[in-house]
Amino acid sequence: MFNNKFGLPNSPESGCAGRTKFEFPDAYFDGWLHEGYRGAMISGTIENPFNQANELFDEFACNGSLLIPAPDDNRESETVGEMSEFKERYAFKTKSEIEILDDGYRWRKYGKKMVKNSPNPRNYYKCLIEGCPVKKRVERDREDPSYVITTYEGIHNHQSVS
DNA sequence: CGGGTTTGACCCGCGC
DNA sequence: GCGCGGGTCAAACCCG
Repeated sequence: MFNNKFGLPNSPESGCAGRTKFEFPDAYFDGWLHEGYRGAMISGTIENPFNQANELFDEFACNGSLLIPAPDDNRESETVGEMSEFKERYAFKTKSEIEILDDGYRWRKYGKKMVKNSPNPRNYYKCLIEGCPVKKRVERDREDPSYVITTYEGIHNHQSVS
């Protein structure tokens, strides 16, 4: 049953054999999960420029959905060197009993907060690799606690190693 | 002893 | 100015 590294039911029984196309640049948008999100079920070929996201898609696609922030275009930019870039930020909603999903990276937990209007806490993690800017936060879906919402921010500057 | 977690304090932006 | 919500820090703590 739980036979992939995320501890999730694997395909093809769960129906993720087919793949659909997803335009990853949509996931550039800022904003968090609370409101204005639309969910896009993942099934299909993933085409995006980020290896990191590719890996995650491949794994999460079996039993979850990608949450894309509403395109209200309130983008937040971040200055990196002399370049100003949009932060990469995307979220996965995954049906899972456990919250610590092995996504191939090592993380250090650095915070925990109760979120308003939700009985569930939100946990904050940072990538352990030195100099890697990636963070993620994990919380349970307040509407359906059988789902775990994982939000990633940033692009790993190294290979996935666990 | 070392590295990761816990947990309350701190910070910051924003609306009133 | 103040309180609130969200995000982060960091010292204490835990555990192999």
